[in-house]
Amino acid sequence: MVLGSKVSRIPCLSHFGVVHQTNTMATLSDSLSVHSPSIAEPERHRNGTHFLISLRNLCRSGKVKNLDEALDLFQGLARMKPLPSVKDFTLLVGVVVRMKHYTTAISLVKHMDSSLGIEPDTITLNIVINCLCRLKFIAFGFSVFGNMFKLGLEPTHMTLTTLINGLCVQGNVAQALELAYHVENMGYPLDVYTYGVLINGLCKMGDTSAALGWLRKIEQRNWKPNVVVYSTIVDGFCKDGLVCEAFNLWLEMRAKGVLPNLVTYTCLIQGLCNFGRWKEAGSLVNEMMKIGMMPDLQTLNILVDAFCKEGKIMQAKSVIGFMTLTGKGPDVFTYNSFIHIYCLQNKMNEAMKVFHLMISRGCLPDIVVFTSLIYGWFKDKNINKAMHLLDEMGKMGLLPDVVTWTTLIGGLCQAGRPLAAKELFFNMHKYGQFPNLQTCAVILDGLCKGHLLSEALSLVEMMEKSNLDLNIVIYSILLDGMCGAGKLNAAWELFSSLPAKGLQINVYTYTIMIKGLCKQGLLDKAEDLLMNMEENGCLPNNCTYNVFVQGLLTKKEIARSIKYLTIMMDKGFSVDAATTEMIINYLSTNAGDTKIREFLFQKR
DNA sequence: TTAGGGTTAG
Repeated sequence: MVLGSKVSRIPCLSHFGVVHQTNTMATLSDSLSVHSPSIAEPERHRNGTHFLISLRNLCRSGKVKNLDEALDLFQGLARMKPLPSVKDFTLLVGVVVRMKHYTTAISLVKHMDSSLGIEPDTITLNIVINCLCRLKFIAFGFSVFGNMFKLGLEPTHMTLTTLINGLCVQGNVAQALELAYHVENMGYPLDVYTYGVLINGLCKMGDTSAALGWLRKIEQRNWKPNVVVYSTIVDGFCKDGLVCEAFNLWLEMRAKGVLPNLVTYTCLIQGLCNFGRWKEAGSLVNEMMKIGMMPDLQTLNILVDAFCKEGKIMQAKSVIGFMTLTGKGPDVFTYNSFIHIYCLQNKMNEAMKVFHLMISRGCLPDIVVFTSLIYGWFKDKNINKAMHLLDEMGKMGLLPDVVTWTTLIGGLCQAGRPLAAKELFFNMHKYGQFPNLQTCAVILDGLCKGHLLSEALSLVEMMEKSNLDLNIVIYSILLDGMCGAGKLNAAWELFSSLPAKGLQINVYTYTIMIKGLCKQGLLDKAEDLLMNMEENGCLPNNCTYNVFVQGLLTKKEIARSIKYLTIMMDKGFSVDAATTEMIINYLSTNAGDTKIREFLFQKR
């Protein structure tokens, strides 16, 4: 790729709409063309040395405050005569990368190379590869890797670790593992960091047990796993709901002399909060504060969000009090936690109050906040308000992402307009957004619930033909649609074929089929399935029992209803509103039936 | 290595 008269080492991103760099470069070039004030040579040399020393200190201590300051420093470097070494430039680019300004970092390297004549070294190109991978331009990352050889630069194991990480970030962990094996066979020694990257990739795809296996491999090689590796797996266990396993690993790391840091604590606190284990989460917060580790805004936001999701608004507000006291936050994450819960609770006035409050306090709403509100207004059946916010969002220069599109599609389905939703689904690509599995699930459910089963079936057929890896959620939705339309035989056939597709039938799928069988009056078959699911290691939940009891009550199978209501009580499950209503209805028309009366009023 | 928005059964 030719850039001026020199061969650029960085592939062009403009094909992919990454144009921000051009603007950055225009500003930079303009500023750089201004002549520096004339200083006598020895004086300039002294000033230059002083500038370089202070720049290195600033970069290494992490004290560069923002992107503007980093760009000013870059201009300072570019003005020096003679120009500083590539190492100083690279140090500064590294700072920009830590601020997550990946496109700008790439632009800076490009400018060093093509305008200043500073040739990148291996470390500079490692940084560029990392930026390209983070921006999901992994193919370009590999092409920079290829260029390294042409330039006579030897890639290091860090180059390879960066590429392995790039594959993981893209969700391509299998290829990342393959590359890691290949790299090792080629004689590049991997280290704890490479294994850490693979462990992170495995955790992100939900395979925490495989990640744990790689931790053991680190130990077998007599390397010492670091706090990042442990924290990654602790987080993985927490996200899988395996908080006990997370705690065991936490104990293990401490026993092995690796001290948990703020991230490790934060992961565990979130794991505990997600399962309502408030007391233990509180103890952990106290413990960390006792050892002088103050929770940061991210940790506090996790607490706020968890409290909001539990409906504990007062406690959430008290965390905000703590934030104000310590001068951290609230920020857009904090406000969104409140907005989201108010939207879920149909308290749209409250949600809008928070929305206006954040704006009045100078905190700009982002796409997540707008999407929460659009979801809330649709849920409140106020399409006009939802559309108005979509407009407002556009005026702020925020483009809807795939989540916003999914929300709009779901909203139209809820509003009884599944065909309009289908239009959006098939046209969103024109706006640069492509449906993902969750979008497909939403439209499919809308079509099924809108009694458009044949449309739903052809959509699934289309999805099967494409490269989408359909999951159990998609098939569960379709099964529910088929059962709802009375196509029980076809549903049963599909249900039976799911294991052969490599799909794990879950409690939703079983419950949907039990409901379908009950609807057709096939109570014995439904009961068999209920038994069967336990044998298959999938435990029925509150909903499963309610669905089955409702089936029994519809057929006036009172003795069997009582049997299953008793089982539910013993297991600590509650009778939901629909089941209760059916019992009351039965009692009002069968006042003479003493069995269910005795059951309801027995002393327990 | 850690945080917020969209999916399936009652």
